[in-house]
Amino acid sequence: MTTIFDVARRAGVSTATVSRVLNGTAEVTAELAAKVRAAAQETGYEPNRVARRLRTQRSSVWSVIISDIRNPFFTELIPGVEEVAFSRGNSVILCHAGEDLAREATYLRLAAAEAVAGVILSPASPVRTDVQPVLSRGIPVVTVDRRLSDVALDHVLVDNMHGAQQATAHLISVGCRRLACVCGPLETTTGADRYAGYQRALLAAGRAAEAREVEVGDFREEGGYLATQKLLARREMPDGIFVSNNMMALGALRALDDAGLSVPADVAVVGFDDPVWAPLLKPSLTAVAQPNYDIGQEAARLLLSRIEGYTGAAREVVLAPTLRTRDSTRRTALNPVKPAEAADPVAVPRVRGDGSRRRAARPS
Amino acid sequence: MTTIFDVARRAGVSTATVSRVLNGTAEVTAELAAKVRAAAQETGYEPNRVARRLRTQRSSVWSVIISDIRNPFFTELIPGVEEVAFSRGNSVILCHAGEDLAREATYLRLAAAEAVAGVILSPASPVRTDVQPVLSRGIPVVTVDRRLSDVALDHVLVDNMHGAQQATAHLISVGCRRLACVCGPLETTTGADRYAGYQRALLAAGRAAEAREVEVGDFREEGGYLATQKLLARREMPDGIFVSNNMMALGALRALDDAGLSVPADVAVVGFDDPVWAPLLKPSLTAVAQPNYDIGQEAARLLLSRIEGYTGAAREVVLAPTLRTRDSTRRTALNPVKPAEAADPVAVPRVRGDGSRRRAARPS
DNA sequence: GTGAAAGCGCTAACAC
DNA sequence: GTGTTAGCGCTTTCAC
Repeated sequence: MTTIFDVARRAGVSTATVSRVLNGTAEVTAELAAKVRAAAQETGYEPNRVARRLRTQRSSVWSVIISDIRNPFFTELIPGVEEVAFSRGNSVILCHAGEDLAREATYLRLAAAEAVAGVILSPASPVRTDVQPVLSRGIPVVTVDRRLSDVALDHVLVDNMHGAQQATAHLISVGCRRLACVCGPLETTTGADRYAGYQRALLAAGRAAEAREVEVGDFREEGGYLATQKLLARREMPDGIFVSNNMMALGALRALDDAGLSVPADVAVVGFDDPVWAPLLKPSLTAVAQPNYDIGQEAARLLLSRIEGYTGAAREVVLAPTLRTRDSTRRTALNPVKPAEAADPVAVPRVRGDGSRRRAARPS
Repeated sequence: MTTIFDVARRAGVSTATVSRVLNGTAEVTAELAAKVRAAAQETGYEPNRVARRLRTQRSSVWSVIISDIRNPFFTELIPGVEEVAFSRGNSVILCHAGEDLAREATYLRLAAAEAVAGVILSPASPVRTDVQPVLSRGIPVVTVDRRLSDVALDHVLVDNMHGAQQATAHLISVGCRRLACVCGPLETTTGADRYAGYQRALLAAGRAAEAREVEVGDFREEGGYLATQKLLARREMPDGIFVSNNMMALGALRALDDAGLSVPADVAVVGFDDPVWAPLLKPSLTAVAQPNYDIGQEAARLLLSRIEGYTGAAREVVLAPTLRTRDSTRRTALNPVKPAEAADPVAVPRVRGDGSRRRAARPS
């Protein structure tokens, strides 16, 4: 393995000069510079980053710690992060915590011990996730999707409440008379916010009773299935269901299918998150789409500004979700929409996200 | 930031003793050891891995470089790798090359420069991917899914040819009279092997003409969509399509839907790879399932043996794929199966993989 | 503009 | 069993 010393000797200069040439940190005579470059080329010299980092205490590696690598929501925001990181010569490494606090802690410690430049994190828990090991080394952290409750950090998320509200209003507008909700764990900010949006839409419509029609799932297929079965067993069966994420929506459709109910004729369904396969289900699934790529990009921008020295108060970037109406809420002549409520103002764009957003500084 | 020196001073010992206690590299009097541990605890000491690695030239981080993070095939093998890595106290970091040779090269150089313990790689190209920077530093590399042609490395893959052959034979057995194939890039070994399996099944059935009915896609949804459109525009439209991976299968279904064709009545479809959503599509998708978790596990075992010093010839582990027949190839009375071809001998297990495999030493 | 030399935090000889 | 010390490969003062 060739070191900076080998290159220096070959070029007949000091190691300091080699470093200066290769990093462009100071002016060096053209002649010497050429010699150094030639020597580096000939020896196939590749600087040892470990040594460099030990010396400079800096690195160009970003760490992204995600909670579930099998969830398309997370994997689709990665390219957004990468675009921003690569444009500034950084690399991105992914760590998979698998919704496991111990593993998440391991990766946070790793990020600290490895002195990465910054961390983008989707925390496994709003309270039990401990980012201190990272912050105490001066490494900035940006959270995505889920918020941390004890520490004020830059954060990017979608307006979950508004998205859920839109989805619920859509169910009302297509004429559903008895709504219900399959929501996610209420300890998670996403689960709670989406449920709040559901309630809000119903209260606005003066339908407080339905606002309490809810079953809690676990954000997975099986949880959605069971929750939906419970809803169907109730005294008054719902004719419209808002499901709080994509995997649970799959479970809901399966439960309805098993019960011999037709979607949307008997029960209309809206999901949250819009994975590639949503349009391919039969019926295709109406869903609230999140601009995943943009979420990754915004998180990366916030992180970059911190790495470059910004020290202001914690910022929150909220991106707008988009309702995509499809067949699972398209009422037919069999089950007609009431005239007064027929107008559905929501567009059905196929673009990735509309980019509209607002920024708000929050006290740290 | 507290260093080993702070801990040593607080415990009233030398840094060497602190290191010995914390790493268990030598016997230390119980009394001193207790003092050291207390001091480490109180100061919240966390060893600096960068310094340690510079000194020892060793690390406990494994790097997994995957070509497409949005492809479930790759994301599902990760947990298999993690299980083996974690059981030995290692961490796993993921690098997303995005099918881009330049980015892949960056991550390979990063792995080398960071002196990771080992690399698991799904190469973007069998010839243009250059693993020398890594190998020359003595870091072992195991390839998964795709093979490298110029260098003999430990390798794990599924029997792609056999899987494709099974899938094609199945299409023949349900009575398809005009087959076609949406295959992946033929420069990739998976693309080529699966196409070869498709051809082989047709040649065995004496149907050489159809063996040439092929459109090349890019292993992504859009590529599958476009390739399928081209197949449909041909003089003789196919009534059965073998699609070489899961993302392209989604595109194929979308193209068929757009063309107003019914699956399987007009066209039967078989995919390769069996993601969670395959059974939930309407119609549910017949597919060749790979034992993804096992692939990751086997790759990790091979890597581990190399890290622990094994220096024998390159090994290849081949795992058996499983055909799972579902509705996308289930012919109805409308489009009946010919009596002579009705028997479909293929089992439909729901297990992850049957674990059958063969190992072969290849010359290095 | 260039070189000598110190030192980032750690481990591993080597003395004692 | 424990401390002293010499580096791992690099960057960066500080002299010249």
